[in-house]
Amino acid sequence: MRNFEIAGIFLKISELLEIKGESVFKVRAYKKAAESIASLKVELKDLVEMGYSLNEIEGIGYAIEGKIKEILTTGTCEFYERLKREIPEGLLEMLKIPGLGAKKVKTIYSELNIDSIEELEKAAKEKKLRSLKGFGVKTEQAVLKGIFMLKGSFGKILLSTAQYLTEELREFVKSSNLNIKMEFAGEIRRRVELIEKIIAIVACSENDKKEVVSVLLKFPRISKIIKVDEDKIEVFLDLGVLLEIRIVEEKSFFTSLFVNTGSEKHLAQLNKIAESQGLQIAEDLIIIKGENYYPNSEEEIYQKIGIPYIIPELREGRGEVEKALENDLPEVISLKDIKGDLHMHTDWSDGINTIEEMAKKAMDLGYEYIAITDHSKSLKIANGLSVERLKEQIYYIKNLNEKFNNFDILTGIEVDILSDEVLDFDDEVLKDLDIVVASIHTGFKQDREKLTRRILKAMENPYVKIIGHPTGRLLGKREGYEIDIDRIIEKALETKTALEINSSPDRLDLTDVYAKKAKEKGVKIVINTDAHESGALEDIKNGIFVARRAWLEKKDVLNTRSLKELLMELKKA
DNA sequence: GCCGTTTTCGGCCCGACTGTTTTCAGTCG
Repeated sequence: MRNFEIAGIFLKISELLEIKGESVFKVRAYKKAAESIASLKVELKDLVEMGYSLNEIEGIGYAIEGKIKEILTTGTCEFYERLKREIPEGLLEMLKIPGLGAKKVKTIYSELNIDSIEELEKAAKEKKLRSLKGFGVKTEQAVLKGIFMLKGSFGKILLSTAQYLTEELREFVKSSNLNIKMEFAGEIRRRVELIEKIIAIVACSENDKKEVVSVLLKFPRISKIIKVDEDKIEVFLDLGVLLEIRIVEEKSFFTSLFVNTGSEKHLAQLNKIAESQGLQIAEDLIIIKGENYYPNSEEEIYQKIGIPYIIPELREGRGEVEKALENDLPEVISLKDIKGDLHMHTDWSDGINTIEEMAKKAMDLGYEYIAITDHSKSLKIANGLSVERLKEQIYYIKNLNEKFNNFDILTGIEVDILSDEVLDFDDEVLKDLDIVVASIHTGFKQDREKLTRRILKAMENPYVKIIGHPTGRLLGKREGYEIDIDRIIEKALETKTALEINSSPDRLDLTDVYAKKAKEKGVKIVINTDAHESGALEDIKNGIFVARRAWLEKKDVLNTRSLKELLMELKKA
């Protein structure tokens, strides 16, 4: 069992204990253990095998170490199983609804005997929740809204999780010595933010098909088989997503890859052009003027259709076909273009690693610079920096910089945009920093006008260079706050403030659609990770995916510049 | 349940906001 799965069990234990009404400290201890395990760089399995004591790990004591060992040998632990028997698991689903915490979920369960989202939705529609003590009309509406959001992401997983599964499937294929060619198509190849179905295209000889199917069905992640025949496997995986494997002959590989990658709209547009050229494109066969045609690459297919090759991330039917016809496709940004990261946290606030460790990791990634942007003073839970500590940090970083050649650490802050439109630090403090990222962390529920005004006001500040995670969404967990993105884009342009694409896997904020809009208006973008530990600096790839889907080119993104150019192009105070 | 001692038990990030109340519990970051 992998760390993230073990962490998942401890997180569930902490939630079950919370619903049960256990001590908040015990609840917190399990949650902390889960977080600690999730951020480990080494697999617990290996540590145990090598005989290391797990007590060394922060947040793991005698009791939890025992449970980890039990989980590693049996796949679960008795304590967890007992809790699950005691408390229906449906209650954990209900916890995901914003506004419902452990206490309210418990009330719903004990008063109305409701233990599933479906029953809860029914009760809310029948206006039964508002009569419960501590509930009212607004809570009832919030529940319905939350369920609506949950349903939108039901059966979908984060792109990063889906990619993890594809890696596992690749490893499985490799270890099974299957002689096949495999590539992933569909949403995952287009880098869609939430994945409903993982599609794999597998090519093998006609004779091997039977054997290939029987081996693939042994992939340990399969939790339910939906449909199997010689050409297609459809299964449900244990992390909550569909996997479809299409098995084709070698010669049909690229046709199948092509047909299964583009969105419906993209393919429909291409088909229309193809037909006019005398091409018929079917599931795994292309016919040109009555003759079968088997391409050796996708590029060849586009060539036959008569337009330039379109990369998977653009195949959404958002105007890319028209641009291709005009030979005016964007030359989208790629990972190697990034020269630095301008939003990250350290152990000075709520990050795990030291400034030096973050810098070292950044150098390993080949960066030329980073900005340290810990939280500002009001964010107490994140150990936000006081003015004094910030000054101390600035002094510390300036000294540290003298040790480096060809690498710079910029001083900075992620300053809170407080509920009353005021920034958490005065200009007197901000003026001494290289990078000021302004973000909203509180008062999400204010109305659209108020939230928009908070961001607009922040952009008017001469020292604010970047707006961090502009919509505040958490994929599958929380809708973004209500903002008028058009006015924000307009103001960003006017004040020369950059908008962030936050690469954290569950944020991806700005979204591809908004980032494209911003680019079209000429607003500059920065792609940051918001890393809270050094390993998370690698999340930058997620932001690059978003940027590519948003048609961003190198020139649209400021942290592709050298430090000198970056400082020149960033808004000047 | 973890941690760190003042070594065996007491403390454990904290404050704002919201929707309920009619003075505050619950949720959230």
